[in-house]
Amino acid sequence: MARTRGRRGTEPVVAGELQTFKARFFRALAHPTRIRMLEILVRGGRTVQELQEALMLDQPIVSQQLAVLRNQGIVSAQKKGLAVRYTLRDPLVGELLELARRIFSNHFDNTRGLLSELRREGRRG
Amino acid sequence: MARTRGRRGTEPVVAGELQTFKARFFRALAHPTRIRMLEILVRGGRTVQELQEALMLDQPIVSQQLAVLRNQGIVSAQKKGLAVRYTLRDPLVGELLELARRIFSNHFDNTRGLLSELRREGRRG
DNA sequence: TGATAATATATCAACATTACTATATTATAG
DNA sequence: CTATAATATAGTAATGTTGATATATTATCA
Repeated sequence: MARTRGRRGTEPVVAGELQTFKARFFRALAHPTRIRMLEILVRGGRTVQELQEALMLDQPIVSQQLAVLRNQGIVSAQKKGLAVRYTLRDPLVGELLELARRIFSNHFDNTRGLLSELRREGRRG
Repeated sequence: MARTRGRRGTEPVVAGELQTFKARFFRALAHPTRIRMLEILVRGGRTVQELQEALMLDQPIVSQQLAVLRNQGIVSAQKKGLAVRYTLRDPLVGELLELARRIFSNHFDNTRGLLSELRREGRRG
């Protein structure tokens, strides 16, 4: 028995604080919409409206997902009049996404049509 | 109204297949125990028992978390008699964790004692 | 001031994840 | 075969996440 009894739920008792932070960071990336957002923001800041149009999503959804990224310090928000412009806080996040892309590319290396889509993504910047 | 009505739940309707795969990958990393496992596996394959001892967790927990990583193709399992040895499928996952570490290092750059822990991690291999 | 535009947040139901326990599977040894 | 060891999985209750809707906040303009 290596852990406290009588517990339930989703977050471990032990497992260093640091890994918990890392896990929260990855969890913030763990959503298709947020990944799409980041892939756009890598190319430069965008207002909520611009993201909303690019993603074809309702406004509250966009704000909610941006809030997740904001709470993890992945993006930051600057008010510009009525609009709010979001930007990546660290360009390394872009590298992270690119590295993840390479991992998929390896993994799916001869699987389905997903490969061709990955390749296409790789060619454009 | 940019999306189908009458839906509920957790996965978006639109958002390309590819981003969904990427999200699943990140979700597999999004747990403190699994991160600790990967940080060990980066240094070489381990049996379930070895991981269990290193992490001080009950056996079913270890197997469950390994199953999550296995289902995403992040690790693979080889039977060796009674034991099962798990290994990283792609060394790039190690690079991904290291890149994530650098992002935290930037982010927490003058925050709490977490920073010193990150620095220490960075020094050893 | 009031009206409007852009964004944010609260609430809630559907669904997903998790730790725990008990049990199943698989392989080896006797 | 039976017993045992190592690992995997099923079931379940607690908790977390999400999309939709409604409403709140904030800034601009008339």
